[in-house]
Amino acid sequence: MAAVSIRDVAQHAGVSVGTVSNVLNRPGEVSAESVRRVQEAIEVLGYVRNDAARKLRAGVSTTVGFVVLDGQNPFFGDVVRGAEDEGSKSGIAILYGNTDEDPKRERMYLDLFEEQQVRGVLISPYGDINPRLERLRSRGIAAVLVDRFSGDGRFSSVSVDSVAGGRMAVEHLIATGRRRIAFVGGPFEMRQVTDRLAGARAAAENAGEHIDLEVVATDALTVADGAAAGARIIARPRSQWPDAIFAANDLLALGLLQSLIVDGRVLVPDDIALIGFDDISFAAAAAVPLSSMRQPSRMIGRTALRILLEETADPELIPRQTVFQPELVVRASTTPRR
Amino acid sequence: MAAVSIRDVAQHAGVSVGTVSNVLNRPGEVSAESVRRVQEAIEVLGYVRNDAARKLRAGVSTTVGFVVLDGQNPFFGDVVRGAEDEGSKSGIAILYGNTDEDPKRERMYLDLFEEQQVRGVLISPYGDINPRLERLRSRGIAAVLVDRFSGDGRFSSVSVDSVAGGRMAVEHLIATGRRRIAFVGGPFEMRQVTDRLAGARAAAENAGEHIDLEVVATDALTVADGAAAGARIIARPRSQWPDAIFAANDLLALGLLQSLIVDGRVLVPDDIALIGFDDISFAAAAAVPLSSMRQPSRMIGRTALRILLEETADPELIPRQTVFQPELVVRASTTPRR
DNA sequence: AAAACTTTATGAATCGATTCAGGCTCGATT
DNA sequence: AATCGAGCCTGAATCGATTCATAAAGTTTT
Repeated sequence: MAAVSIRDVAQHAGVSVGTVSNVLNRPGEVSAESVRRVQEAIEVLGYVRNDAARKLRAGVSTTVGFVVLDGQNPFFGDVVRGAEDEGSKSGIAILYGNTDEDPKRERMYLDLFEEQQVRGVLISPYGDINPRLERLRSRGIAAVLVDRFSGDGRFSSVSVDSVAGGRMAVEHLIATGRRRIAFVGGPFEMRQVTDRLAGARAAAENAGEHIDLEVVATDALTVADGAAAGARIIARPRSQWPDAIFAANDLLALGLLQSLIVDGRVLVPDDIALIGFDDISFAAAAAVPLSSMRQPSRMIGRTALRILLEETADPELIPRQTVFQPELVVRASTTPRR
Repeated sequence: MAAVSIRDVAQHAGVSVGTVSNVLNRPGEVSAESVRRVQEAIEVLGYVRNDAARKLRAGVSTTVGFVVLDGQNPFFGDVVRGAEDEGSKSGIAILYGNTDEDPKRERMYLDLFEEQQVRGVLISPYGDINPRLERLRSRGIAAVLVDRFSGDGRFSSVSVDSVAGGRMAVEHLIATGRRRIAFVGGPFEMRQVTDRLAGARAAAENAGEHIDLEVVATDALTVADGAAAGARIIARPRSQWPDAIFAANDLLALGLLQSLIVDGRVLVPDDIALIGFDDISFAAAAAVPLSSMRQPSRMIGRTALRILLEETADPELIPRQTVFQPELVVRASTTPRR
């Protein structure tokens, strides 16, 4: 109803629309007097810039799309928070999409973001979406991969060295005397999962003695899947239990923990040690405080958004891979009280 | 570069731009032949609708803003997820803003959403933002309050009966034999906090015998604040400990739990029973599985978005308050093993 | 005092989709 | 045969901010 446009502001201030636009976008080029009168008019009329018109004409967007793999995972909550912080510095808002590891949803959100002509896209991809991202790029929409190394270097990425993390986790288990280790994780379409497993394998092979490394596959990285995997493991005869479990993320680990210690069937870490990945804030508060590989989640989000903005400012920039090192956080779940 | 517009599609299909627009928006009014040719042209040229132009001319937006109080809290993650699910049915995307209980950020996001001319706003408000929301409404942007009852009925809301929840929680504590109860929560600007406390008070007063109900204030509803409050409590002489704690949400409760049981100083629930609010998915996996008041978080999000869309479709609708009942979930933190 | 710049302001053209008054065809009705 | 209406289609006008060629006013240089 109100519908105050730049024209109304111009009239009220007694200047042209061009001048109002200049006050809004390059106040330096306008006389102090004009700036004052325009600002007063904006105040009086309650003018709010119409972003659609602005975007249409100027082709600049103030939103960035973020496609997240698993919104239930506090890890991604932290990453989004980091991106949001960085974005709010420059008036960038985040269009949020949660795929829950579903390629259809992934595509849907990328389509949506393309129509919206977002400034760029942050994405923790599930499948292989390079072709989709190439297409976005050809329309001037940059993309930065989050929590996923861009192997072919076609896009910038911000991630943690999952292979190193997997290695460090299993080295820690071996160093604390474990020899029969189970890797719990899946699906194996997820690069994060295969990388962490690869690191685990490397650690097992370089141990200098024989290490059993078995793989227990899950359908997804959720608490429920972790609990199911745990139930499967302890259903075996006790002699075939692993003496340590490396879970591909903390949600799995927390689910595993729950199903292992229920009824006191299994002592953690005495019977089975347990380590997760991500170090979400609930890991420390778990039934048995959970050892984990910490990712600098908030920093990942901040950095990803910063790189995205840099790239949209200068499309000539060469994609760069930012890799943080994960950090081993040792808690009770891998350190038997003696 | 590509920049395929509706004009290019029209040309390729040998029809006018009006017809292309009709195919896009009301295919029923166009001959089958035209529909076919236009769709083929769209396919061939890789046309993607320009949402900015559409929004400018038609005044309809495909985004909804969601201002969340605490993005770190998995409860809100679930609520957002519910809204997202409901939105994706009708091609609505969510612009996400996290205020972290900061009124400045709250205002910033509402400004941003106003510029964006979002279809509507879902908000779990911190302070009193009715004036801001009234203003948005006067510009045709509807708002629905989430996790907060709209006392004056000026806006629709979707929430859980926090007073009843507080009452049920404390009734449960009393029924299990507790008499010296501490309510831990804050800040008291948050309606959720004062409501839960009011419910707790009601339960204490109606107990039929004397119940001590003390209030331990916190700065925010976080794990860290919970841990700090716990430390303060057990720093007292043991005789002045409460025998039960009702925490205003699960994050506080998990923090409390951590600081209480560290070094085995306090037995939970034997020395102090503990109940939280929200029943986030990590409550069940806590060191001592946490009793809590469950909120139907995902349903809250779905419902809020549905109501918002209904209201934007028909602005004459009278605001309605949807209140779900919380559900007591009893776990080990309030049930002493005998 | 004229020429050459600077600084500042103007307002029409533009971005791309939607809308709508008007036009064309063709069969049905009178 | 004339009139009417249904069904489709057309294309100019429109939404509101930005941009840019042009101009006016003021300042410095020669």
